[in-house]
Amino acid sequence: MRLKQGFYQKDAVQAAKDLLGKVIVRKYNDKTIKVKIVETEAYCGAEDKASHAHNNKKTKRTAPMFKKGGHSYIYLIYGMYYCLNVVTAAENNPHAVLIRAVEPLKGLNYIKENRQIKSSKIENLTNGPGKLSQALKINKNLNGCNLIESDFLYIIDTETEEFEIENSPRINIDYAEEYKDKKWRFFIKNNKYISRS
DNA sequence: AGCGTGATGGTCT
DNA sequence: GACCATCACGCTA
Repeated sequence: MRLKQGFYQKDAVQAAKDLLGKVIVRKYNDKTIKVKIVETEAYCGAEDKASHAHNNKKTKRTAPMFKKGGHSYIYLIYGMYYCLNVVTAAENNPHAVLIRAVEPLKGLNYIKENRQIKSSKIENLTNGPGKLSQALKINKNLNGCNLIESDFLYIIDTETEEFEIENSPRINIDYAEEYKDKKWRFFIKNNKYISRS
């Protein structure tokens, strides 16, 4: 079942927890890749100093964060890598969940094709935000797309095993002052595809 | 396992 | 011109 509009109409912290275990579906050129979300981070509205949309800063870049929950927000980082975020909450309330790591479920051959690395460890294919975007062929073309309607990128709910959720401070946001200690990173306990322990 | 380094570009001041 | 929600590799051990 594809997640519906209602699923995304909540604050990013709640959505970050709820998205764990859900499955991202990516289709291109008649190829289908499915991956399970195992690690997320919440970026939480205008007051969050770690967020690109802090103080409601709306620019060409951050505009998708102000859309209604259920859209994508994709940006370039360090000149080389894309990061995939899921926009949540209401229109003009800039909440988003960064997808930090996923576990391959289907289309592993395509994932390997998209990621040319020497390491033969499967974990290294998708255990980081830049890595998983490369693995799923995610780029600026998919920025701002509607996850409820798109045929190329969306999220589904499936039967999953029980899991425990662990949390920690978010990664690489030293600039965020008192917000850098907020434990808004969530991941599935003992999952080997998380980006770091 | 840990450190150092280089690759690379859009965005905002 | 500084900053980045990163990664891979090669070097030490």
